Amino acid sequence: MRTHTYGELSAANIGQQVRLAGWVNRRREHGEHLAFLDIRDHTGLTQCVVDNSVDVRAEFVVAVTGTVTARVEGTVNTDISTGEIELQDCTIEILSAAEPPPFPIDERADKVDEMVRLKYRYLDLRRERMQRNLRIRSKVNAAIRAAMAGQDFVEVETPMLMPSTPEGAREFLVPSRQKPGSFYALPQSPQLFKQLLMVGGLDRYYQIARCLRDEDLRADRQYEFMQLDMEMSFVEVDDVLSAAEVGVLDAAEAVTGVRPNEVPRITWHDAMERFGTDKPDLRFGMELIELTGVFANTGFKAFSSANSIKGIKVDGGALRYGRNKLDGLTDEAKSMGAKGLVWLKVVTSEEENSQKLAFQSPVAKFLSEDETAAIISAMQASEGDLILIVADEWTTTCEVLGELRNRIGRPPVHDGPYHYLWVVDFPLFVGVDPATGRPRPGHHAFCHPHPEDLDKLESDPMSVRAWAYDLVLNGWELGSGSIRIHDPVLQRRVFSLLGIDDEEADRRFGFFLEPFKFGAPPHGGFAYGIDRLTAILAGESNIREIIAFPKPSSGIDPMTSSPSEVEASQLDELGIRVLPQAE
RNA sequence: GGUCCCGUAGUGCAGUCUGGAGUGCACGCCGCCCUGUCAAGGCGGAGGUCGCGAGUUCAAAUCUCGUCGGGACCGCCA
Repeated sequence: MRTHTYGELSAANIGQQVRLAGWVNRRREHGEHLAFLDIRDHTGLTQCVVDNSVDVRAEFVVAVTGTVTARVEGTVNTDISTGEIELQDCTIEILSAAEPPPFPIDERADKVDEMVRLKYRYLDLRRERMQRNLRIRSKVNAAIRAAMAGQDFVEVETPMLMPSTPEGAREFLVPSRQKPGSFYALPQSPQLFKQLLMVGGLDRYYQIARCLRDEDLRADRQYEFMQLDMEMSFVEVDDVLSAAEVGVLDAAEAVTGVRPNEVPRITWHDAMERFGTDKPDLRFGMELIELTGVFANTGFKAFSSANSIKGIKVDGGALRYGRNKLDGLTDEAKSMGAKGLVWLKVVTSEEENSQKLAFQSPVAKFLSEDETAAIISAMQASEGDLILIVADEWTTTCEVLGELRNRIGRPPVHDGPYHYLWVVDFPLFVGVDPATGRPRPGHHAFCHPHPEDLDKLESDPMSVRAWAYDLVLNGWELGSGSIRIHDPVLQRRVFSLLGIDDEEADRRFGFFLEPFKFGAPPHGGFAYGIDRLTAILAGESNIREIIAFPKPSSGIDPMTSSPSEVEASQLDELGIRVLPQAE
């Protein structure tokens, strides 16, 4: 049907008779016997010179037979790769007529209401941006597959229909026809199956797996998303991180042409101390500075009662942050659980002939001269800086300042440079279940405690680290994983801490635990979100832009109108009755 | 469930604060003109439930209340 694509033609083809096929991009009329047609395919576009009687307009699908000709002097277009040539003596064959599209098929559609783009996604996909994004995605997938296969990982598909496990994310349920009243669940992840593959002796498993979670949608979350899911036997943490890194870095190199440096590692505790979050964005500084010692003997009540005091410094922020903005930050801090937010503007002292720095702040009068000097020294502050201090429980202090740091300093996620980061040694338990009074697992109940902390499991469970780790890119969590418990005795100890006795464990996790009685290898794994990785590599801040057919945050697809009602007979067959909607 | 922002021709916008007739602007569309453009150009034309509903007013795109839709974020996402 075609001898060439539109983007590949150049002066080297001059004189050749070619046949091309594609969409009419634009038509320029110049009188009765001359018109220019820019015709486009996914590779680019070429100008065709035709008689004005040719009856086509934008988005018609045509086949063109013509002769590649050098453009006459003065008409070369240096803006496009095919600008030196054009097709003369064209015969246009209409393959499909087209109505005018609802929005322009070019970069102007970037500004079109996203619902309109999604309703006509097949038109949106014709645009260079979307073509590029989907091809980047394909490269990412290919690079990851090659990286995994190259490390002797075995690609195995796991079921989409699996038992419901109420822990974790809300599941999509699928009613059973053969067993009315019973349901499958769509996988939140292949977690259970990949561990059973290890028991099954696969040694190294991977899958580009579709995962489904019925939680509210966000810029970085869809109901359906793709994970590179992997699991390895006879490994320790380093083995998993090294193996996982290869795919991520290969994908990055395939897209950007630059191989990222080795991924640095930071412990969860250090991440919280320095950045106030378990997914630090390393593209900017503004690290949390420890100030607790400065106020050991303070008379300022807000600080004397707190066991963790930290601050961040906004360079030159004193002028940019007026009372309104500071009140906004204070409200933000309070909404996150802080008792308050202390702000200090660094100014030159008002004392005559003094070069000393001082604070302009509602609380300045509560701070001693020594404390003022110590803060300025610790924060390395200079005139015009803004200092924000939170004094609270350690977790609150870190989290609040981490959020303020992001809010004030964080660039859009896709702005370079890329900073990959492993966060390791997550706590085994995070917080307490208010219903049971028991610790809650930080990752999941099958996560292996750090061996050095095993003796504290019962005596001080909240201080126990886990063999769990996250991969972070520019402040986005790309993925997480852990070494799993393969020893039933240790598993029972962890369950016991969670308040799960043998009977309950058997009831909730029986089909998953029984295999471990038959000889489970030590194993661990990891999974990372391919949508998020692709979005950042493609320079997009929303994963919808790198998904062919995404859903808006309502979950309602404007193109297909799903979800939709079904025939009563379908419900009958499944034994399902729909309740009337509550008013 | 919550906070903030948005909704005006097919598309993108101005107008909304400070109420006064939708001749509003650009692109697109239709017709005519035009032999070297490349977001071609010129002339003309069609195209509107100002998201929807109530209220205030002599008068509402504009003010008020409600509602629907969309976006970002919080909750949620082991």
